[in-house]
Amino acid sequence: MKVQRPKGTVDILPGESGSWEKVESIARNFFKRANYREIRTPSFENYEVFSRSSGETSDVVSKEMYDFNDKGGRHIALRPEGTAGVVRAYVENKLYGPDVVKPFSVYYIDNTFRYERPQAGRQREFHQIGVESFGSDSPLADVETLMMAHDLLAELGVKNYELHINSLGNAQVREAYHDALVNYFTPVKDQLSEDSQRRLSQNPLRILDSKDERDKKFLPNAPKIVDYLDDESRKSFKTITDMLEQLGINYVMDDDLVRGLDYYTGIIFEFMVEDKNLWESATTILGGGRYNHLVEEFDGPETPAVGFGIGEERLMLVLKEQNPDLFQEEGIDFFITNIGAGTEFKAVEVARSLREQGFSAQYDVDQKKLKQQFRKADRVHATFVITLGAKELENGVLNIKRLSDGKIIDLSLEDINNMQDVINKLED
RNA sequence: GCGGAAUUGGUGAAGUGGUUAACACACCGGUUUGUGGAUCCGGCAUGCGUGGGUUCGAUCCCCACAUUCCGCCCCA
Repeated sequence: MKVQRPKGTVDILPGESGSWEKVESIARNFFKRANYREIRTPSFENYEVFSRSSGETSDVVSKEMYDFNDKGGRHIALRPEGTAGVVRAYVENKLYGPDVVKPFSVYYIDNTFRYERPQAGRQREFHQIGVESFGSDSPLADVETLMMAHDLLAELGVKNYELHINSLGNAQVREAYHDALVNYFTPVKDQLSEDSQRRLSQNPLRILDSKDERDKKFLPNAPKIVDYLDDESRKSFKTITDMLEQLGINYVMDDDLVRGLDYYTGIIFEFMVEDKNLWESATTILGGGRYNHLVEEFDGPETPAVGFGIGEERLMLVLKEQNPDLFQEEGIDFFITNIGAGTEFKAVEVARSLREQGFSAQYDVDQKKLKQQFRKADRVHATFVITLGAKELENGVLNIKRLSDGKIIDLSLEDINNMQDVINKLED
């Protein structure tokens, strides 16, 4: 049978999985220091969990959802984003209860699915690293989220990104602004691009970031969301941006920034990276915002919340260019070669002992010629080679060689039990 | 979902309507089964994405499909 992976999926092979491990462990460690704990939710949910939260007319729901009916006739969807499932779990497990410390803050590293045409940095199965924090409407919670996003990218080694922020305000603001946009664009509808004519009825906000020249000429005079913000949103937004400045976090006010999901209220933001080697135009690697009504939408109590998600594949593409250290192949500490009758089992024992001492060690299960064993040691980037020869072993002697410069010293069998001392001796 | 390009071994690739598909790297074996990264010698695609068709004959022409990449839509 000829086999092939499904379109839009990738195998992360051992040559690369180490880099993923490093990135994820940096993230986990980072979240731990901020006291965000991990949450793991199902890869699939009932279809409505996503359709209701993201919005029926959003692209994610209307054309990118990976959904199917299971054998019990349930309408299931693979998660297209991380937030909805976490909110569902928050409500279902009554994490809003008084015995849970607020804010309730979690992170996740999950696979995620969208049915789309694949491109570089866009797959049908991909991974998101995200955080969500429930229970606080304070601007400090927004700042916390933004600061974490910024500092995590910095710690990972992402360099040339730009933080774009905007505020969508509460539901009434969005509605008023929505109407203002419709009123503004409807008289000139015939002059808009086909895409924007469609957007006008489905999601007029999206017209704002159109790349079509026919639409662009109407944008400068289009209504601005800031003019529709209520006092409270305005004040909160100001507090947030003031703090960002004091924290030394650069940002760009972006009136045209709209996010693809309907559930956002208040601040929204994206970290965009521009790199001509990777993408024609600036690409978002991290996006997020405040969503104060999603918990209610799932029949939970009124609970403000804020979070962000990082596209891990895109992050990896950027890091490969900007922090190549993360992608260096790691070798092993010891390779044990052996030659002569009765030495092969000793090699097994020595490897076991070294591993117990915390070193990485390998021996040649194929028992090739000594020369081949050395070649293999090179290929696995061993730092040291220990050689067990039949003649020497009779006298309890063996030797160790440092591959970088060929330095060799003799050891006794007992030295194996304390290799750190041997290494120190070699370094002298 | 729409438009475009690509698809030859483990990798980078050359190539032609007709007997053995170039070259390079990598890999494997040998070069005194006891010490690697060098040299030299040898091996390494019955096969040119998959399935059809045209032809005496196709990797090379035609069609369909698949996958990848690029742009659009949208997004991570």
